[in-house]
Amino acid sequence: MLTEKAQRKEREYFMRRSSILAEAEKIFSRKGYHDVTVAEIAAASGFSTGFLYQFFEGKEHLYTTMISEKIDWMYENIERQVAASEDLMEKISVLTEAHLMFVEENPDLYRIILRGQGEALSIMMTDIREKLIEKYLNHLLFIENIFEKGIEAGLFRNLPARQMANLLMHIIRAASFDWLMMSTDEPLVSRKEFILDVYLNGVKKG
Amino acid sequence: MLTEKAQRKEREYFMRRSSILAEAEKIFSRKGYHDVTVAEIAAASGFSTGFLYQFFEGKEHLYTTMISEKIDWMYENIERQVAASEDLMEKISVLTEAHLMFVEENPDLYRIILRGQGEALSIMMTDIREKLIEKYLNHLLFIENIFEKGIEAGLFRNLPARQMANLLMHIIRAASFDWLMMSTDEPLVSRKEFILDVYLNGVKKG
Amino acid sequence: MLTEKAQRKEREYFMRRSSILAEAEKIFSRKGYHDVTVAEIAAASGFSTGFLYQFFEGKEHLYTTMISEKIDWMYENIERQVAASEDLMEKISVLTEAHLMFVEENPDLYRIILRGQGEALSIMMTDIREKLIEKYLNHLLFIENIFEKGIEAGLFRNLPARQMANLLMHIIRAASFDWLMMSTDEPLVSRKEFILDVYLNGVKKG
Amino acid sequence: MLTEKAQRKEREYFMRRSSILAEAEKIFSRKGYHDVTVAEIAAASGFSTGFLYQFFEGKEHLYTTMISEKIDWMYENIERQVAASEDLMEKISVLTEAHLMFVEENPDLYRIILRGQGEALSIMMTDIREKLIEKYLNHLLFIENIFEKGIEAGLFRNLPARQMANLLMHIIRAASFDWLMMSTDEPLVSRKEFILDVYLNGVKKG
DNA sequence: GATGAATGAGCGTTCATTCAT
DNA sequence: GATGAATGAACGCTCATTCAT
Repeated sequence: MLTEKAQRKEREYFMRRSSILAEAEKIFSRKGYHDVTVAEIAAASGFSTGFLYQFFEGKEHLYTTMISEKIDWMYENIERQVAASEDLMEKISVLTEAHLMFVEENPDLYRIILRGQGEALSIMMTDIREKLIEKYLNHLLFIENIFEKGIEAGLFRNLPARQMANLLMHIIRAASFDWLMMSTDEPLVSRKEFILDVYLNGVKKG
Repeated sequence: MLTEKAQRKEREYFMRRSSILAEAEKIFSRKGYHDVTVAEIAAASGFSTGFLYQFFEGKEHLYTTMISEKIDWMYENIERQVAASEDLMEKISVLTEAHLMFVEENPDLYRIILRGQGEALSIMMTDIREKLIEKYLNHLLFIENIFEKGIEAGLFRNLPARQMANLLMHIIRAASFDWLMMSTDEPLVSRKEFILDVYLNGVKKG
Repeated sequence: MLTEKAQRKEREYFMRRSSILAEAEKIFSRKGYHDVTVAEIAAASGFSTGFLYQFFEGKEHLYTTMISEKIDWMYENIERQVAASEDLMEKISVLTEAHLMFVEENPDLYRIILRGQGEALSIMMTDIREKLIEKYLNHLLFIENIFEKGIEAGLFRNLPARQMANLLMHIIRAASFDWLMMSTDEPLVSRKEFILDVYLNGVKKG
Repeated sequence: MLTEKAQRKEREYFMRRSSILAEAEKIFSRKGYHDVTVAEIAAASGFSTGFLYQFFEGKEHLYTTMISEKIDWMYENIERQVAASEDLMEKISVLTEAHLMFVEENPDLYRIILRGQGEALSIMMTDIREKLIEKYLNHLLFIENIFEKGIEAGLFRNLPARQMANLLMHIIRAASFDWLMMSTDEPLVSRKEFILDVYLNGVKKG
């Protein structure tokens, strides 16, 4: 009885928290951090300003929490898909496609993630900065493992696995950045072939 | 007489404008956009706040102008060095090295440029957004030409030159981002070999 | 049956009210009025915030009620002790000692009382202001009587009894204020001798 | 030339500062500290809110500065008058009259001073608390000296001078408090005779 | 009865911008 | 031309109070 009520409460709490984060995501993605007011997010979430403070310590906490959780979600999403495939070369392909698909399906979110990474270059904001670095390094480790096995298996050249992983990541990110910036019609995933072709075979002839 | 006086005036105007932009660069690079006050920049420039409005429409205009001009300066710098070399393959090498050197020598400035590009993802800020895109496309065209000639010359595979250029750019930018973010000791230029190796030859064995 | 239940209810009501007032006293004495939140008092009392509004109209009402009742309690306490003594001169002595003892035993409470009296100087706050004045005038009347009898009995000079009473009160209060403000080690009651000596005999020689 | 302009500036600065303090005095005396808004003081002073921050660090600073400066002014005022008289017994009389006159002429101000002293009982507000204590102790020292000389001269009984001074102070303050609280018609100064009579000769007959 | 979730008015403070001098 | 004094809109956050359960 009591447990049931408490469960309902908790469920409600997390649903509300989620819907605030979802609205925040939309608004932050449109206007950046500083041009957004707490009142704006509250109104969009259908709550009073004061109520937001039941869920987050303040505007900055809301922002960093959102970015942090969404990045987790993105990496988990991608890693799950990659893990589902067996073949090493296919893993690379799935990784690329999953990432590009994610961007295509969550353009607003990815915009904030990219912006957040840019902001993390500020000397201030050390909190989010270190969190983001840590998360990224974890994801990198995941990919690094693939390359290490690929090198052992003779699939890849014997280059530093960490750097190979990092480079692939950045190429994917760069393609995503371009796509968001240019607002073209063609789907982002259509870049996959080119990206992988160059990444795997290089541009040099012969 | 009048012309001479007018010329002196104009010279003075641009010197002042430059020194404001130079101070703004230092301060913005340290603290981002929103944590900087106009008064701060004015004081550092040795002018009154009101006087800054003779040169720029406002804080945002000053910021975007600065980023815009600095990006011009960077691209000109790089393109000049590339143009000085004759061999196509060497041009690619010089392009990479010049860009990395620029970052290494102007880390604060490059930080703002990257941040500015991130901010330009906001759906608002269409002004700076379009300026930056245009500048980037110009630079891209410059590189594209190299690849086109390289393809004709049989140096590169027959891939879309525009995309080849774009990818190289992003790889370089990514390496720079990493270097700024991680604050490592090793010089950024030392990444050049790896970047070009992978870019030219790919990661796939055989 | 009904009466008994009603009585129990009433008893419970007053017990709860008292315990809220007791907690409020502790908290207000530590932090003043404005730095205390209703939630704080509710938590300390073991009730919900909403429940407090069953007993008091609001935060201000709770505060003024508390001060008001505590002053009643103090005056009753003192007057009871004074009434127990027969001799007029001894009554004055007991009055002084009882007041000083009260302060020494309830420093936090007395702090609020003094603070409340200061606040009552605001032109607003007419409610508490008039209550406090009335209470004080009642106590004054009680002391006035002693002096009137003392004058009749030839113990005191023929001065206005009301003013004599008032002056004694203020001297006691002043000594208490000093003692609270300076946080000295020596007991407040040790001031009694000096106070009464000067009050009764004056400072002028001969 | 330059000096003249600077002087005018400085004069203007202090005139404005004074007029802000004067308005603040009126408003704070009516409503206490917490019920007053900065906007209110600004409006009454004829300035914008932001402009007040050119003179004071914030609301609290404005408040404590005002109290602090006004107390200084009061003590200086009183001490000057006392110093002007030669005879020791007359000094006591002048001291009493000057203090009572001051209250009568500056009732609003004195209200705040009394309230401020009450607030200083809060465990917080240590800043103003210590300032006020120090100022009071200085004034006390000034009066103490009179009594010490008076004792040497055989005018006063051989009681602790510090305590004699303190007691007189408190009696004067108490009379002032009463007068402000009761809002009577009769002038406060008319209490002087009674106060001094009792203080000097005591209430005991014979 | 009792709760505590939800509200939203209200405040101190900052700072880009203007304009009288 | 140059100044910097003066403005006032705007924002994050708190907390007394209410009311659905």
